[in-house]
Amino acid sequence: MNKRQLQKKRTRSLILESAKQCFMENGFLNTPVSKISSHAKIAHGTLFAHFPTKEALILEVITIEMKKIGEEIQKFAQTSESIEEILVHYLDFLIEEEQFFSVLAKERLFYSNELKRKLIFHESIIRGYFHQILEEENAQNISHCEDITSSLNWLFGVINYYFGLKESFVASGSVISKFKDSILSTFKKIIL
Amino acid sequence: MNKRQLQKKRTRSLILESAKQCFMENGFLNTPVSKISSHAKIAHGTLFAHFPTKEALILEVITIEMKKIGEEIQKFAQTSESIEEILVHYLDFLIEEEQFFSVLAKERLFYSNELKRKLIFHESIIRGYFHQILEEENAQNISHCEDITSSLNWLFGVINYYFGLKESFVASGSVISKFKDSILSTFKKIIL
Amino acid sequence: MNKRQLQKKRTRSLILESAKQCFMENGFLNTPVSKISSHAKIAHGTLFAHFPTKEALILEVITIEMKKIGEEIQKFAQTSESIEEILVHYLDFLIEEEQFFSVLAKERLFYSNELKRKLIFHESIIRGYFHQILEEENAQNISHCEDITSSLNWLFGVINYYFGLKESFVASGSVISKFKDSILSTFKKIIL
Amino acid sequence: MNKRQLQKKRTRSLILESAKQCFMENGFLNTPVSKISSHAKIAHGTLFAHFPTKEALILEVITIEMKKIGEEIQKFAQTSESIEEILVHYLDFLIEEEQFFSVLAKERLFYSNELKRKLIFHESIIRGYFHQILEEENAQNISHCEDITSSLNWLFGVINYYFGLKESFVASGSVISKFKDSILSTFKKIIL
DNA sequence: GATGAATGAGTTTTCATTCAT
DNA sequence: AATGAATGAAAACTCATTCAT
Repeated sequence: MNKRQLQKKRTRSLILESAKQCFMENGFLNTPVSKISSHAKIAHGTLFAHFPTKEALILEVITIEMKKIGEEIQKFAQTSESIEEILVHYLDFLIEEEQFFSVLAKERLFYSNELKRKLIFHESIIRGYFHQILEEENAQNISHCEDITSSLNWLFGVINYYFGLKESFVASGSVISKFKDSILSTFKKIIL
Repeated sequence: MNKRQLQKKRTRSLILESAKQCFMENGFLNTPVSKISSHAKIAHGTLFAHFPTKEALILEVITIEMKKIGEEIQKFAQTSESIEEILVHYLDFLIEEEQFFSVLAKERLFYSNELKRKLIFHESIIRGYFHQILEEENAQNISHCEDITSSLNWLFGVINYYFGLKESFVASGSVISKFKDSILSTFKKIIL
Repeated sequence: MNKRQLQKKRTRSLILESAKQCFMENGFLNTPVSKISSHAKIAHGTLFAHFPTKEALILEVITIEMKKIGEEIQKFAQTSESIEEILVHYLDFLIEEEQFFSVLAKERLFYSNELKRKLIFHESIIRGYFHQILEEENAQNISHCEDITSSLNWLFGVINYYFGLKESFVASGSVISKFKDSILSTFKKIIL
Repeated sequence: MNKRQLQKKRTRSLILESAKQCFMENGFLNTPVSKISSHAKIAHGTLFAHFPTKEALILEVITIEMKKIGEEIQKFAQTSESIEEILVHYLDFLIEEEQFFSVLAKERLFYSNELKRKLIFHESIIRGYFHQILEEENAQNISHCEDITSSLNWLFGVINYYFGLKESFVASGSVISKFKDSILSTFKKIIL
């Protein structure tokens, strides 16, 4: 990669980082692109040279995060851990990136259908791993979850609920961390 | 109440009804106040004579709906019904007003902290009824729910989840209706 | 009409006048709406309260001018004047408003189809008067114009040509004035 | 010419061809230079290495076309044909390149004075040929055109008029083709 | 109390041009 | 000579809120 391509990549990364920062602080909708460009110390137009629309930028930021979490889960899923262990890892990852996912939970439902669809696609990959493991555990009689899809709706439902109302549940720090044990034990009740 | 006060009250009601209609169609954020006032066939400024800000109007619309549902629940709670029966009633009410609550679920988390806080306050009243009944059933050994608050988070979590992704779950008609049985049976697992 | 309606009408007129001024100076496309509003000493948004889009404003400005000229022609057409006299009046009117029609001739073809269509509609009214008189003169054997439509295309063609290249033909003053006699005599050749 | 100069010339031609293509499709103003460069498969900046501004490029594209038509006319003019024959050739040439000239007619008047002036210069060469032949025919008593310049204004006027309103006159195909006979016969009336 | 005209800050996107590589 | 990333001014339109009537 020559100097130029390198520089371009660096600018792109810079934009993505700045965008993530700004989004976490003010949300997707309340962040004007001008704030992102000034935060990244680049020209306004430069941002649009890298991302055709604001929505494309948002999508990319989200995609990166979702991919990261997807890979994380996959890694653990391959080492044939139990559903509980996987869930622990998943929650730990969310705790690390809680600021981001909390914003995402708050605004995801509000955006364009295009974005919502892609978001659901990324989520479905993660759900897939849980689904698969749950099926296996069912087969091995470790769990007895009749309606896996429905059970996962409950799981993602609470997580979103906690994220969305984060500020009501904790003054500072992580909500997921606070309710981690509760989430684990209740989910066990559901799937057993 | 004199004629003037009566007129004022009537206008206020008119605004609130129109607002609810418009919000259900286009969401809170995507409804300009001008649309509400034209729908109510009143002057633009009149709306601000009744509600200082758009947010105040939103809050009032939501409050009314929450109160209605609160009263509904209270009525059933007083007739000493079981938690399951109460939940059935609650879900039935939501099904009736699903359009509204679905919009609310999508956008509630996006608004100002002020609004969010008041929203939570109203929700907590409803939660209160569930909490109380659950405590009683615990006392009577009907249920064995160790962490009631947490359990209710799961319940409200899924409901919000279904509302928020309504369009992904059903092409038309009610999501809650579709998942009612599943919600009931899973909630039983959680509280037993 | 009460004070308010009067004020509104005044503002509207103010915008239309300012717009015409600005358009004449810089053309339709090169005039930002912000320039019009500042020229009219009103807020930017006020303009959009009166005209939903810039194009609607342009259309209105043009419509007014076309109507004026249409009425002018009609007035003379009704007094059963000859085609030559009517044409003289038409050209005189154009001379008076030459700055405006010169800009119009330059940019009319460039705009949206919507606008172009409406422009053609207005023009067709004016053409209609000429057409009618020419038919009558044909009937009376005063003129012998076989293809009236085509002849009018030539007439409007030169006029547009002179307007469009105004600056090339005259350093200052009116082009139409300069070529008036020539236009009249050549048109006679065409229709006889 | 060394290799480098040759390459440069080739790139220049490539740009000019691409530009003409793009301009014909979308007009001068609505064609971003980026579209031209991507169409020519060269870098954005390369274009500016050949033409200092977009306007310079436009001018060059137009100049080439005007020269072509100028040479065409000259060729016929030299074989001492009649004005009618020359005009037929001219119209035939326009029919061939109607797409281009139609765009030109629509937008030429809109551009900078600089461009307009140069355009007029090129046009005047073409006019020159017509002028000359008309003078000769006058001398030979074949035509009796008192004001040649003015007559040519009418001629170029209608042609521009037809080009500009092409879409109003024909659904598809050539306008000039449609009105060719009418143009010829009327022009004869003017010059006789 | 009701009206509705006026406000103006705020937002996304485009694109000709520059210049370091 | 060619490249293409970066620039930033410009432009149309929205809408919650105000205030004179």
